[in-house]
Amino acid sequence: MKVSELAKRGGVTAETVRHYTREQLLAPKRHPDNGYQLYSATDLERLLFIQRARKLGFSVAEIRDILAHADQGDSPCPLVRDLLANRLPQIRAQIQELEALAQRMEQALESWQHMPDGTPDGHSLCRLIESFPEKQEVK
Amino acid sequence: MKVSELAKRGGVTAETVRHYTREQLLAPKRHPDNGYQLYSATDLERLLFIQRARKLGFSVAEIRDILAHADQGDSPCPLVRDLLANRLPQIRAQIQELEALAQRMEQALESWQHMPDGTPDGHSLCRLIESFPEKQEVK
DNA sequence: TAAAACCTGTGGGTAACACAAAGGTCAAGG
DNA sequence: CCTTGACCTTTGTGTTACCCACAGGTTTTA
Repeated sequence: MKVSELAKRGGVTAETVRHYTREQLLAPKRHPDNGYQLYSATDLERLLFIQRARKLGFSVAEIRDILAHADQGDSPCPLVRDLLANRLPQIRAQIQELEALAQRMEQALESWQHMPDGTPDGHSLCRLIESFPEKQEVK
Repeated sequence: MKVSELAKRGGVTAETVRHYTREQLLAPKRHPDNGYQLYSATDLERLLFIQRARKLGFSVAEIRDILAHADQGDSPCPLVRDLLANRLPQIRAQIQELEALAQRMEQALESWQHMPDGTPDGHSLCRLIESFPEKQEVK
């Protein structure tokens, strides 16, 4: 099958398929006459596998490694466990950062309700932002 | 003052200062002889302002607009309120996505504890990933 | 047979910097 | 005075996972 058909079956755009192909996650054959990329049923399986792995938070580069292991007959499972176990705390940290950011934003919006808009002068650009405390108290 | 001194006072790297300068958030003068960028006390104030705004989630491009408004004597405050109010729900959504991801990751790691590593065969690349349910039940 | 639909490769854009390279400048010590 | 080290400049590349535009060849279809 050609790019668009694989894309449709996999539920992604043709661009995404081309991207994965460029990144060596898929290895289609070439039609000898017109140079079109020809994907097989195995490629569709790989594409679905990639989707699942992406949903689990694996990067494209990581998935390439996982697939390379599997292609060599090695079990990628230990690698998979490691990657996920390492990534999880990073995700947790990122969530914490975003939560802190959201709280700062909410607190700012709330306190700004009682503040007038100001015209910038020589010392103040926007009192809204400048009024915001530099550091939060640790409750 | 020169790049590194401003950077030190602002608590950022010289690269960051150069980046903000490239992006028009800072407008240093040039030393006529050697072409060095010369920053003023006002630039330091702007840099500190940028830091605060970044901590509130404003992008560099948004801060450029905010500063441009202020430089023209217009109050950027309404813009600032709008930007933040629009961004907040996006941040909340991003947090939700990450939480869902973290839960998928945790559930995967947990269920994988009871699964052996498999060797890839013609139909399975990594049963760990393939075993993971495509969609979660909505509880 | 001609247009519509699809394919190819190349190159640029996204966000916020980090980093390296090549070359000019400056202050201090021997 | 000269060297050395620290600092400055611009330019270009890399990061992530694609998206989009363009120019030109191919296939399908009406």
